[in-house]
Amino acid sequence: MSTKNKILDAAESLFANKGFNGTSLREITGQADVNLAAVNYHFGSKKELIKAVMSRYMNELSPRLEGALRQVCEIESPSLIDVFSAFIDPLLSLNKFKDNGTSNFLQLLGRGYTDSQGFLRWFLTTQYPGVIDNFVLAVQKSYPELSAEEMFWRLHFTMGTVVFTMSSSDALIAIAKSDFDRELQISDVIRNVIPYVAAGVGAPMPLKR
Amino acid sequence: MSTKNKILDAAESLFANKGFNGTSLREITGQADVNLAAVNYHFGSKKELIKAVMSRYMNELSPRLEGALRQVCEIESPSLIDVFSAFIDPLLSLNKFKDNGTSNFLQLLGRGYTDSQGFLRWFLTTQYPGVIDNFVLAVQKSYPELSAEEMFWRLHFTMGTVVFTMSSSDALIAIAKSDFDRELQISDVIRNVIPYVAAGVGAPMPLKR
DNA sequence: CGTTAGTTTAAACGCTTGTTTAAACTACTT
DNA sequence: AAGTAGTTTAAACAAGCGTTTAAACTAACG
Repeated sequence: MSTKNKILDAAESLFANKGFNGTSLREITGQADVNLAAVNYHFGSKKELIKAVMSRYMNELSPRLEGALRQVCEIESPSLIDVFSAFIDPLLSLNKFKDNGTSNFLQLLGRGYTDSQGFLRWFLTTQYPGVIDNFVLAVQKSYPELSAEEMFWRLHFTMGTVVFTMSSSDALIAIAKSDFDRELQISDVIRNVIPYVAAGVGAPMPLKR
Repeated sequence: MSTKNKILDAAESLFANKGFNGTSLREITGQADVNLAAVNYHFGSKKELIKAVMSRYMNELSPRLEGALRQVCEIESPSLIDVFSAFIDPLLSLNKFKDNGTSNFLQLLGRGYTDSQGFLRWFLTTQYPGVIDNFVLAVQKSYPELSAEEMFWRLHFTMGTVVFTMSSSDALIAIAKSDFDRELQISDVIRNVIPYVAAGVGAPMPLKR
């Protein structure tokens, strides 16, 4: 395994578990069994390393996700459950791509929205706009009465639900184990959240005041 | 204004905007116009300062919130909209208690769940269990078919929606202004999120697989 | 074999972090 | 007026941070 990949792997799991700010380059290179200076040699800086970790996943995920969402748009009259279920397979495919891939990626996404004052949010929305566009199209097709303004709000609420849930999914899984004696996986968390966000986005249009 | 309160005020706004890890004691004491050592003298450590910032809000909020939720339980058959609407007044009352209080508090709550590996979650759930208990009771009364396990998940999803939305409420309000020419307040955001979370929590129980 | 480009290494850099120290200052009591 | 408890202050502390340097190593090519 190349030094570059050893760094990426170690950085990924540490970033996911402790956040970007909370993880030092010395922890990363220590876990990767690699010299400290290797990060700056191969990636230039810590910030570029963060981007590289995210890009590795996004390049794998975004074509699959766009494809799945386009497929939903071809259904006669898709439900919102259909729309959100389109995320399942692409997300779970990250587990074949890498051990704990799905979980790590979703946690990283959550970190990216709260750590680092949103520079990662900017990076993702500008580098991978196709995902969002196809998602909006799919929601419009399954709930045409939803106004653009209401859509805007509900998609942000949904983003919040998913990102927040996934960034603390480890803790949630642990609680589910101790309180309900359930051995859950990240895939169970994904399946659990779908009815919730589908119902939220599908809520009736509120009456104008 | 006492040194202690100057520190609390500065820490609160910096923590809300940059996170706990992302804010140094020197930034705090600088903004508070107070000597660096004053933090350790008055609070003992940075960790204790974080707790103190949160406690100041929780002590103000939790009795009002518990009262409002208990009132909901006395309604004949409360809707989930009733339950979540019970949060509006207590949360907005934080704005009278302190400038930007509502917004700061909700952002801090979000930080507490992602920064610092969840020690703040532990702190809040153990120190202020009454809020959660009354909230669960109210939801149970308005949706008795919801199992305890499903309730656990949906309440966490709701927490995510609210916390994430509020922590980025400034950005959302700005976008609503530029895209839809709407002049919104934090109270409008709160009212906007209520139908979403009410529908999410009220989603039909999924079929067992 | 010698050269060269690419990579790894140990050490140090300058800077920031949270915390501690001991002296200075303040205000109230005896 | 002297003493004392509480508070504020400047300075230093040890530790950790991201980054840089220059020397050592590796492997392939002419």
